[in-house]
Formats: sequence, C-alpha cells, structure tokens
Amino acid sequence: MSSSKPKASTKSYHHGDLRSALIQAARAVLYEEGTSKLSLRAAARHAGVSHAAAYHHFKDKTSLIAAIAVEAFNELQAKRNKAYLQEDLTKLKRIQKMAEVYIEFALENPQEFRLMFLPEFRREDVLTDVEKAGRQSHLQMIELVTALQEEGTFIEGNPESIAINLWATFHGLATLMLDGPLFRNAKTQEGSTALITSAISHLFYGLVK
Amino acid sequence: MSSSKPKASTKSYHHGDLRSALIQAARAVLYEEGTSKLSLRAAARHAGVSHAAAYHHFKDKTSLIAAIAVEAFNELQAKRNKAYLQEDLTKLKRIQKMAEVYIEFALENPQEFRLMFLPEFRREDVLTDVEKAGRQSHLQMIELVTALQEEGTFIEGNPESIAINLWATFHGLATLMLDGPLFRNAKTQEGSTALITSAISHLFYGLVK
DNA sequence: ATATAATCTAACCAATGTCAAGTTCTAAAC
DNA sequence: GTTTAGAACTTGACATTGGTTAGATTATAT
Repeated sequence: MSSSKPKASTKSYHHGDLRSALIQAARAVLYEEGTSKLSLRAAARHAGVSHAAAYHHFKDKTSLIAAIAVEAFNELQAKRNKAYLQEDLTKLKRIQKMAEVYIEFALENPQEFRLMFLPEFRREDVLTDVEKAGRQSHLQMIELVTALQEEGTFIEGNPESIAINLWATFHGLATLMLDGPLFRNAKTQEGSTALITSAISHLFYGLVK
Repeated sequence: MSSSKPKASTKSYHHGDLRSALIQAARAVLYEEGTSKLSLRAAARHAGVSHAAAYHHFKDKTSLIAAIAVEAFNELQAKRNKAYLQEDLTKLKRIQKMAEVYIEFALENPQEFRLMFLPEFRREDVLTDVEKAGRQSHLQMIELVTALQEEGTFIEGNPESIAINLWATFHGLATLMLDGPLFRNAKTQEGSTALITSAISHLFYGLVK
C-alpha cells in the first residue's frame, strides 16, 4: 500500500503523493460506485482534493485510467513473481500456478482487470505504457515454455505460439468467469480451481484420444 | 438487414419498426463515433427521430445496449449454424470451424462483441435476455463434444468441462486479438488463422510429449 | 368515432471535462 | 536568512452532454 519515496504528510496544503493517492482513490470509486461513476472529479473527491488538482498529475481522464491499468499490471506481475519464487515446483506445476495466479488476480480485482484490456490503450504505431507494463509476463511465459521444450517435456514448435496458447486459455477462463457464462462457477473457490485444473490438464494432455 | 413483420414505411410519422432501427443506429454510432459517444440521444439522432422516441421501445439506455448484445448473439448463432450446416466436415474440423467463426465474428464486429460481455448483463438470481441469447451456442458445443466422445475420438470426462475449455480458448484468443497483446497479429487474415489453427491443434493433441 | 400506440417538443437537472486565475507552500539562489 | 521562482492546490466558471419525464400531437386500428 504505502510507497517509498515521498513523505505523505497528512494535512498539509501539498499532498505529498497525490498522484498515487488519486489512483488509489479512483480504484476505490470503481468498487464503491461502479465503472460508470468513475470520473476525475469523483477520484478527486474521494482523495479529498479539489476537482482540478488532478490536472497537475494527469493529462486527462484517460491518463488516470491508464495509470490504474499500469499499476494493476505491475501488481499482477509482482504476485506472479512471488508465486514463482516461493514455491519449489516442477515447471509444469509452475504453469498451473501461473494460471491460478492470473485468474485469482482477475477475480479479486475485477474492475482493474477490465481496465487492463481496454481497447484505447493499444495503438498500432507505438507501444503504450499499458502495453509495456503487460509485456513482461508474456516474455516470462515464453521463457518457461522454452525451458520445458529444452528439458523435453513440451512438444517442439514456436515457443511464442505455445505461450500465446497458454495465455489465451488463462485469459479466456478469466474473462468468461468474470463477465461471461462462467460467472456463477467463479463464486466459489472450488468452482474456479476445478475449471482451471481441468483446462490445464486438457491442454497439456490433449482432448483427442 | 430488413426484417420480416413490420412494414418500414420511409416517411410516415410512425416509423414502422423503430425498435430495430434504433438498434441499427446505435450500432452505427458505435463505429462512427466510438463507445463513449453511444447514447440514447445519439442513436435517436442517427435514426432520424426525436430523442424521446426511444422510450417507447426501451426502458432505458441499458435496455438498448442489451438489445444490441442480444441481436449480436443471435447473429453469431446464425453464422455458426450456417457454417455448421453448409460444410460437410468431420466433427473435429467442425470444431475448428466453430472457432474460426467465433473469432471472425469478434474481429468483424468488435464493438458488439465487447457489449456481449458487459458485466451488467449478468445477474446472479435470474437469467437475463443476454444470457439466454448466448446460451444456445454453449449447448450446441456440449452436444458436439458428446458426439465426439461417443465416436471415440475425444477423451472421456464431463463434456461440459471440455466444452468450456474449448470456448475459453476461442474466447481468450478473440479477446486478446481484439483488446490484448495479440491485436497486431489480428490485422491480417493469415495472422489470425495461424493463431487459431495452432491453438486448436495444441488443445487437441496436447502440449506435453 | 374513438381509443391507444407512436412520435414530438420542451424543459429540468445532474454530471463532467477542462481551462483560467488566484493562493499557498517548497526549495533553491542569493 | 531572505527572496524569489515555480510547483502543487484551490475556487470558479463555461460549455456540453445526457438521461429522463411531462404534455401535446398525429397516426392507426378497432
């Protein structure tokens, strides 16, 4: 929660770290009032500053939302690394773990997760900040796949293509559980892990006899 | 494009089929002005009627959007049936075809596709119209899986779980191609079909050697 | 002829994004 | 230690837009 550099004074005219306070505030609004109520003004209100203060930290409304997405991507990555380092697992189990972390994150932070994949954050010509923030995980997954190929566990083939396949499965499950027909299954822990486990197993060992 | 029952007179006071005209108008606005500009007023404007006229056909703004989602689900289903009936394919190829149709629909109708999976259209307690409209495809897929199990092609196991897995793969690919890191791959026909083909093949035959 | 559905005009009100101009604090220069 | 420049905020105002309701008006259908 608390960041490192700035001294967040409690009551001074200058906030100390309004930028990240606004991001937090915006996230809170997202949950307390819903996506449609998220506005620069609402975030400012929630952070206890004037409605125009945000313009010293964000170019416009979209920038604030992008900042939320970036922060969320970073949190996901952190969570991923934590799981990755903590556990002493086979590489195969590691992949399962990645899926669990991904979906858990989506279910625990649904509003942020949706923002992470808004179309306005992708541009043909340039890599946006949001894209950059998401890129790391992708590369990490490719590495893992490559390692699995080298140790002879996985089939040959373009590792990126396989990584994409894995991600698509995670992502598809996550989104269907969040906003699709699987949202009822996602209400219980058992329901969701069952879905994950069977999906991973199918993908690992195939559907065709 | 033109529906069956009502006579869409061109210039009378009574429109004839304003309801579906508004849906069409709203879809047009979606593409011409973007999601954020979609409003009841904009739809009415585009349909050439007064801004209050919509209230005789839709309870509120959300209902109009829901109607778009329902219509889109129906179109997807129709497209699916068409592909399903036309082609004389093995059941396995049929699944590949379903994936292609699904993703093609998403890429050709990105705006509608996004609306089809808005969280506000799912409720814990009741089946919403949008949900009902999406349900058919799901059942169809389960049937197909069951058939594949019976003919001994697919592994045993809960057919629904397998169908979910397939859907998640399609859906994950579609969403990542639309609003995720794969959106650059989706720009060309070859790029997208390559992704689909390899994903299906991986899922059919497994990633583990 | 009459009831009623479909449409229109008008108006209200609540928001929001954004800019402009003034204030208050911080920090660096002297 | 004082001055001073500039950054961080505030208040106020503008223009836009949108959802929604109320009360006519016009067409359709019985």
